[in-house]
Amino acid sequence: MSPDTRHDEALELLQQLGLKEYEARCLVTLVGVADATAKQVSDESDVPRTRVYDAMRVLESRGLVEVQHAKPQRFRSVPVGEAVETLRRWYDARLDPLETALRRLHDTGAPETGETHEVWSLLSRDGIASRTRQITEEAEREVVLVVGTESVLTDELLGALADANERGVSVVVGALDEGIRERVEAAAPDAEVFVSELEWLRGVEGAAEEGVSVGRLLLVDGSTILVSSFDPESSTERAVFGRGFSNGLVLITRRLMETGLSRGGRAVGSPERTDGAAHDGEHADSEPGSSDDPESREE
Amino acid sequence: MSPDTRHDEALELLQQLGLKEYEARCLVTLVGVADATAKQVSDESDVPRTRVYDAMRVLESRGLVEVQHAKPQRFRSVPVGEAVETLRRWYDARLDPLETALRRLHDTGAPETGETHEVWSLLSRDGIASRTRQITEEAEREVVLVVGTESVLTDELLGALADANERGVSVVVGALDEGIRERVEAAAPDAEVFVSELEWLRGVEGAAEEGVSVGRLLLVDGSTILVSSFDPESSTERAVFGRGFSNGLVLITRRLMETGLSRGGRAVGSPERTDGAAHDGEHADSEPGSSDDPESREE
DNA sequence: AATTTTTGTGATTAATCGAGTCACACCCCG
DNA sequence: CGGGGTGTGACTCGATTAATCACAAAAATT
Repeated sequence: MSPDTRHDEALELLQQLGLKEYEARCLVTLVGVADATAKQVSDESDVPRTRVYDAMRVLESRGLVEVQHAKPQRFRSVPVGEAVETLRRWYDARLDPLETALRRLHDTGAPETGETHEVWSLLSRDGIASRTRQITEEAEREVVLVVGTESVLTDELLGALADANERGVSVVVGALDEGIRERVEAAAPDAEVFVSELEWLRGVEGAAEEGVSVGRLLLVDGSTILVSSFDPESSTERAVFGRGFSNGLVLITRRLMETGLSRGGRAVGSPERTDGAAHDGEHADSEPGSSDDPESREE
Repeated sequence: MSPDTRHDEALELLQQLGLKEYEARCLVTLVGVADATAKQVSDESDVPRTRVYDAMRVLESRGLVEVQHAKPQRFRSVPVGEAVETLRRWYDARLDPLETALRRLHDTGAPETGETHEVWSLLSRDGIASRTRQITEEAEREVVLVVGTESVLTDELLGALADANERGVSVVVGALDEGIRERVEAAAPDAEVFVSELEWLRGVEGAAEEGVSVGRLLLVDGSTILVSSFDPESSTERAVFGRGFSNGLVLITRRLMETGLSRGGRAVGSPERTDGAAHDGEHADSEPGSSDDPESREE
């Protein structure tokens, strides 16, 4: 990575972290020089000299630069470690009280029964990863995961699989290539990993969108499902997930996976109940029947 | 704290963390209701209904809310803990690479010799606390701290004092009341704590500003000084600090502290050198002479 | 069936904020 | 006496946000 790229990367990151463009440019420049006047900073950073002063004031009040009040003012940045630490504290000082405030606002009403016909959609990479982890942690009997795009297989996800594995939950993973198999087996030794018989994954979605592929597909205890599509173009992952044995999305996904994954006499995702409660009729365990379930549509 | 206050606090924090006003309002509303349509959110949050959709899209892409794509769309927030965790990850994912990028940009030129005539100024609470810690950690012989405002005596600072104490550095603390004495002695048993003889602290600054008082005053090894003023009105702390035995600010501060703190035959902050190098003349150890050192002025 | 809400999209306006430029009054140096 | 560097403040322009409105389709009411 060229120093130029690093320069731009730092600029971008600082702006994402809430600094304005001028502030970011000034800070990056200062980090590289130990000590400078407004003009020097301006020349180096392309920030109009007259605006350097404003930016520096903000940076000073953020604890990121120090100012020498002399006839020609001089500016210098705080040591890098300290600057990053200051930023980190700044966020923590807001995240912690935020969590407290939100928890008190939270209406702890119905504790989310596991049986609904809803299908929810999520967009962000992080959000989907987070849900994946949560769902995996709730697994009591079985976790079936199909990895359609290698980039979904993060260390965090591998850890969640290993955890489930150690809890005695059976873990079945479908993968598109051997590399994935190796990583999964390294993390969760007792997992079963399938590599073949997954051709149906490619081109599953409406042929309209080109290049979009299955990102991940997670079925837990035959009753909770999460399916994501991955667009390599925009690096965007979009997921839908649903709970409940009779959830439409769960039904058709179970069908799909039974066709695609049940090898060696092993039926995957069979809907045996582990909890005693009989939520509703048994219309979920045999033929779904309806081929155009309104809740199974995405987008 | 009333629920109304918590509501506003959460709003404010979310916006500081980068959300737009509408996004923050929508999220806060969702946290309180488990499930809602655009109209319900709009009524509750004062966000124009037609804009709720936009806000929700952003929140979804941030991993903070989930959307049920049904005839009347329904929105719900991710569990609070997950939401905060998602935000935290978001920041960490930027802070870590930022630190790397900045370190590579950093020009490790002159390693900052201890002898300069510069006086630097800092503004933020965090920045000053950070510098205080750093300076204290560098102490080899003696740390003299005067606490003018109780709020500067954080646990972090007490910890730094205790560390120095255990390293064999002599710690002298001047305080305005007994409460401070007790806290310091609890943390650093070997520290000497003065409570009286500090009346000169009040009204030290130009009489122009009312209510502004001395925040902290730190002298390390007789050669590094940090002085801060604290404005209770705005809760703002502003500090200047300088290094070097012959630094103007160091000189006059040493004079001040000798007058104010040397009790029991103990001369505080005497400029004995601990390093062998003879940087410049010995004009620092007796009478400062010049009463109007240009580098000793703040603001 | 007729009427009224609700829903989702889009265009449009108004206000605010950030980026960028200019004019000025220094001050210091040769 | 210039000329370049310094610091402040006013100002323009453009993008982003907050806020309103018009509209068509779809429930829900009556």
